[in-house]
Amino acid sequence: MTTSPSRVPASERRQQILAVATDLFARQGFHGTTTRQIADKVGVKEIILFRLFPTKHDLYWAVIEATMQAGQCGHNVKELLASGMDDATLFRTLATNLLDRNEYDLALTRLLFFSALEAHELSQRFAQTYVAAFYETVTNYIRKRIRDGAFRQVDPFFAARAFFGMVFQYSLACQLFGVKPEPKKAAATFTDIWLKGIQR
Amino acid sequence: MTTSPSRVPASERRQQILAVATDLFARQGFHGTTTRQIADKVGVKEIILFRLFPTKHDLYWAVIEATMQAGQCGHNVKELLASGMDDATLFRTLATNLLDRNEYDLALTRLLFFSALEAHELSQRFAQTYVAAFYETVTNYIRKRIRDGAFRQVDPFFAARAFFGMVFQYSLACQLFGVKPEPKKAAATFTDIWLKGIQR
DNA sequence: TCGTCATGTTAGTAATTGCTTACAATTAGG
DNA sequence: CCTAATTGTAAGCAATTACTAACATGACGA
Repeated sequence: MTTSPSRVPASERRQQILAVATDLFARQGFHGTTTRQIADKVGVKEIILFRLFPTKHDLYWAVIEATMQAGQCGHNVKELLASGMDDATLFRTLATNLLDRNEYDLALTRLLFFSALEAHELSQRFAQTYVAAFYETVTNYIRKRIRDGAFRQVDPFFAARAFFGMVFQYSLACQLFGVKPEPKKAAATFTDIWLKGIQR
Repeated sequence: MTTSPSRVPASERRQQILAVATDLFARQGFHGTTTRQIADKVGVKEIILFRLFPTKHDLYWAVIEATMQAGQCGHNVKELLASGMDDATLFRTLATNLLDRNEYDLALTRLLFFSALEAHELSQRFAQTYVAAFYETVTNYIRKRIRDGAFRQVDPFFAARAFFGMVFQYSLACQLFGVKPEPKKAAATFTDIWLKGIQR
């Protein structure tokens, strides 16, 4: 990707630039990444970058939107919840899915936190659409299980937050603060505690 | 603080600069903050800043170290754990303390995440001393309660992570992603679920 | 009173920033 | 084959960056 393979159609260059920019923005943040650095890594002059994305901010937003759409974490949640597994297997699987994240989801996490810290408006929009939808799905499942008599009378939304709070905070600790990852043990223990906490 | 009250002794200027720099670094990160911006807000020329802190990085490290020492979150944890309260009150109090954070702790959180994302070494060191010590204290308490027969046989370290994961992730959601804070309800629900999850 | 030193200002530095102008080479299509 | 649009390069813009040199001014002890 550092070499310059002469002429490339605009659409393909767009993809190349987006890929490189995603990587750099995720690792270094908006202010920590220069347009020259991106161009160099693509193997191209800056002007080409600016012809496809008029400003650095435009490129950043394009990166965030593309990453948001490509992120798969929480993609198959609805199917899992509808699959009829027992609760222990179900939530252990949900936790494991969150802990065994692919590269793209890791980049998404970093982008999201940078975005939130740097107070770009997109991060709030993201939280209030993608994440809210995710929690709503899980909340509905928990509500149903309460009606079934399987779970106790707890606030289903806070119960959902409780579960994914445990898991996601652990994931963050591994990614950002160098905690040794033990995804299997974490998923098992968290699910065990949480389930015994809300079952009758 | 924007006015310049003529002559001020170095020690006091240091404090002024640290205060302003903490605020700006916490809000904008290292790369997003300029030395001129800090100097302007103190009401002083940049050279004064550079006489007290030879480089921008030196200033940043001074800010992080000062904030780490000043941060009070988890300060009185040992006393709380030794106070002999019943577990419900105890953990609800711990959660409430984490959720009702003062300004300094909020700045600490932001600094810590910026630091982790920007891969400054200090964040790892922080996590592996300060946070690890915090978790060890709680872990020991849980281990004792297991020996007492009050708690089930669960990994005490992961149990501690589970509890503060729920709480801290909720705190993050409120701070960074615009979730409406309901600290009382959150503390009560999380404690309820977690305790029922690990009690016999 | 005078010298000294800490504290301040003015006015810079060289390098880097996001972004642009002017122009050359390559491709596509009638 | 010729024109026109597309894709590239070379060079550099003005503004900003972290950081500095040279010099003023105040306070304070001897």
